[in-house]
Amino acid sequence: MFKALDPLLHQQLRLSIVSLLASVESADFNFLLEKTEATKGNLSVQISKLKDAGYVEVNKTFKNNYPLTTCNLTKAGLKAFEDYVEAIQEYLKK
Amino acid sequence: MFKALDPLLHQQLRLSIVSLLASVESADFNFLLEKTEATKGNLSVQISKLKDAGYVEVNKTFKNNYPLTTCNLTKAGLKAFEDYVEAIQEYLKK
DNA sequence: TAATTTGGTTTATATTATAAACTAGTTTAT
DNA sequence: ATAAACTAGTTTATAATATAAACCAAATTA
Repeated sequence: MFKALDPLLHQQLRLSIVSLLASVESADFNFLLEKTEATKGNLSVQISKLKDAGYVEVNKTFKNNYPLTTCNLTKAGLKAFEDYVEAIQEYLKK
Repeated sequence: MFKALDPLLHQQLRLSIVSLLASVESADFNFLLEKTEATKGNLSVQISKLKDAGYVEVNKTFKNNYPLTTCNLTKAGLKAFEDYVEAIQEYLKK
């Protein structure tokens, strides 16, 4: 009846992150922090989970002496997002 | 940026239940059980939560001597579902 | 009358989400 | 030069949630 929803994406903050990353080349930690209005701890944890799943790539560099974490969606992440979008549409029909 | 997703609806089984109830007058426990492929325990718990939230109405009767639990979406439940659908669309755009 | 089935509910456990506390370092003010 | 405040995160303790196994009451069947 209903297709299973990828539990990694079926969570508000992670879905926000992936949705944002789907529309940009890459985004840094603070960009995601502002857009999602999450706490830093929560954001950090969820980015890690997406990274562990191979959905996002995380790059740690320095900018103006400060650490800078940038993220981008992997091919697998984009595919997972697209699959999720297709799957959940079924649930949203009346 | 993103609207908050009603945590009660942002869960696969509960969303399935509400989605199913949105398209029928009412449905009994076994109908929901078959359509969702959930376990009885899980279905029971999630129906209770939707009931406690005022999203579904639960009616307990008897049919052929057996207990029969039928559910239907309340007005509030339908509204919540419609709001949820609208809210999550934003997340699904690339 | 004992076993099985129906139609569920309760509850123990596992998983997940979240924010508070922490780390490591930088900048600024004194 | 040093203390206070800030940047940019991570770790972790706690709370919340999801789930299936175990349970229950009654009906049916063998």
